[in-house]
Amino acid sequence: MLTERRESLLGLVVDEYVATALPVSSRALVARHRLGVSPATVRNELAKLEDEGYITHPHTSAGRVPSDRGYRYYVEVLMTEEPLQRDEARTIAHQFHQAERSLDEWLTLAAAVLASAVTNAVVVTRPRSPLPRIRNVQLVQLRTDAALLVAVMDDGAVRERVLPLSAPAEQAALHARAERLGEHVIGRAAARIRREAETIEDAELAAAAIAVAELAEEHRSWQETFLEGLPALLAQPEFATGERMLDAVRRLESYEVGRLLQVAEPDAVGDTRVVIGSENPDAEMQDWSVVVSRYGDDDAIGTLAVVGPTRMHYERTIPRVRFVAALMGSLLHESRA
Amino acid sequence: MLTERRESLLGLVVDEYVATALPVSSRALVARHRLGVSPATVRNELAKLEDEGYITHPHTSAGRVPSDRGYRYYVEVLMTEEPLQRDEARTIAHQFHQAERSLDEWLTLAAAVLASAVTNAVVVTRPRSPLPRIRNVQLVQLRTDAALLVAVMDDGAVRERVLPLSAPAEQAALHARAERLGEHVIGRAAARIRREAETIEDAELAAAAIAVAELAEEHRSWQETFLEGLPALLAQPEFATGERMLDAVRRLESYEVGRLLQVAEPDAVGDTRVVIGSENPDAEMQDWSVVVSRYGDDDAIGTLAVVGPTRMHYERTIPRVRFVAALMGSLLHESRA
DNA sequence: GGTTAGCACTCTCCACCGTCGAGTGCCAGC
DNA sequence: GCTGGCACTCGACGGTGGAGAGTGCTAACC
Repeated sequence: MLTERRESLLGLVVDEYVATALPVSSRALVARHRLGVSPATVRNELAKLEDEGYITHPHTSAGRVPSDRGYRYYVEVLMTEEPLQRDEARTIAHQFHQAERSLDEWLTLAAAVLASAVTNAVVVTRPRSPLPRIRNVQLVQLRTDAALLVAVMDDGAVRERVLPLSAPAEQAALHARAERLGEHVIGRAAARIRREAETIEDAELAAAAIAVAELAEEHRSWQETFLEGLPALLAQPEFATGERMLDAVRRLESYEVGRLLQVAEPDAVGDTRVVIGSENPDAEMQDWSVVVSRYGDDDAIGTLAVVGPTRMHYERTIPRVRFVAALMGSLLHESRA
Repeated sequence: MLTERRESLLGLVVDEYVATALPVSSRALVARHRLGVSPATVRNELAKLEDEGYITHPHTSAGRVPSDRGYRYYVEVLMTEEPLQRDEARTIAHQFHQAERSLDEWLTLAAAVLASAVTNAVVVTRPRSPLPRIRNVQLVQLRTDAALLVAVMDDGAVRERVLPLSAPAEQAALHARAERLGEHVIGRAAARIRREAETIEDAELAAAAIAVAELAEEHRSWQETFLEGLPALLAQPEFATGERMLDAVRRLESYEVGRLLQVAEPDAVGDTRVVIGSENPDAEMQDWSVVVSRYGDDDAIGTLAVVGPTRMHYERTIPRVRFVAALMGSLLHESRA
């Protein structure tokens, strides 16, 4: 248990370090915050905080730096979230409406907007259902020997594939065929469709059903995440040297926020979690913090995350992630309503 | 006009500098290539080459570095392209087949494969027609009060949009409506559809036609380019300091190869062009080279480009860009054939 | 007991300096 | 035209030393 004074000092150390990226000295704390005590006293307190693991020391004659534990305490107990100003919220909402209708554009836009609001990188995944069911299928005439199979999933995804035709067919015939296909696939998920396809006698229809199943499974294989705000992140002092920066780029290229959510308890949509440094199960992410949120509804859930150094402005970041996630959720809902 | 010996020396300087990123000294040239003359002689020749602008000098006591003009001469006259080894070609072709059917996945995969083959960044744009015409439209039932409008363009793009319905409609009725809509839009480009829409009496049909026109125009607004190979690029010695690296990231985030193609004469598909340093009209790209190619066919043309420092392995890069562009073209054709 | 001034100690940062080595450019001689 | 020799220039490197920033400790004070 921390004394009140130590708590408040820890808070000041975090605030100061987050703002400046420089180790915080006892003198600086006294000078900037009229604490009513001398630097020596502050030093004693900081030493205790260090004993208890909340802060560290890069080297003897350096100031204090928060440890992961210190940040955790800060996030859990000390911090008061900094709400969005009315015009900040308005600006973000406004930028969202710049998007055209494409889902991917929305996603990258959302990521970019959030990234610039928190000056860190943002990773976002497409909203999807764990086991999407087919909502509708249609066949569109393409040429005489091929049609386009279009499948609409219940998570809103629309996927298509060219389907060869054994014999030329008019659009009307294709429509009828899609109708029959629908009887076998609508309302079902991929696995069930595959099973059912085996019972279909018409070989061409069975092939189409298999194709639908494949479309339903497609999202797994294909890259689902968008990354934005790389320059904002890399401009931070922790990546000042070429070596560290290159490292950061490599790491982010392959980072999957999805894993984070699996490691922890599945959260309710709207909940926002913070993973600080060594709390991250990924060994390569020990210097990073991630603020994750889910967005969407029952049909489709996506992930939105800010990624940056542990020295992160949690007070600002957390409410902004929450805000954007909520905004995305409602826009997503609206677009499908 | 360069003497034969100067030419060959220029070639050696380029090769050496490209390989090592270190200014090339007269002694190194003699030591490594049994030139039959002494370093002093080479120095005289290099001085002449410098007078004529083919190479430069970072400072008095440094070796020689090719200038943009030197690279240009090298690319135009000196270099012999390094053809792909059989197994290299096979590996690349094989990697291509890893892709699922999604076009975007193909594109990023192609970019990544090429990037790793030439250890530089690669930018690729979606194939598209300058003025796509509608090949087919279809309406898919979504809910009772909304249908999904699916439009297939002649460049292979499939775009969809949710269309509100004034009154509930069965799939059969939607099919009939799509048929009528098709009479107004198939084979036409956006502008013509807009004009024609004004003459349609049925307001709901007219609205649908407008929506089709908007879909046809959609590609302009939404980001069309994919970037891969960033880490490979940034690992190059020219970006060793954090400052330069950050600069490079910022620059690439916003770089549009498309502009390059507009500046120069429009090339035939399959042609590969090289833009070296100051030849680039973009003032911020004076230290970069770009090897661009187009791929596709009459229906849809895309751009594929390697981007890197002027110190680029042109001998390897150019044939590899050409190869991948050709491969993409044929796969694209195949997928729509 | 908590607080404080004072001071020794540690460590980083930076500027300075001299040396070394790598290259060139030029000249005189072959 | 080629070459060896040599003076000259410049960057890279390593060591040194001082300045500055901080801490930790101790002894005194309230």
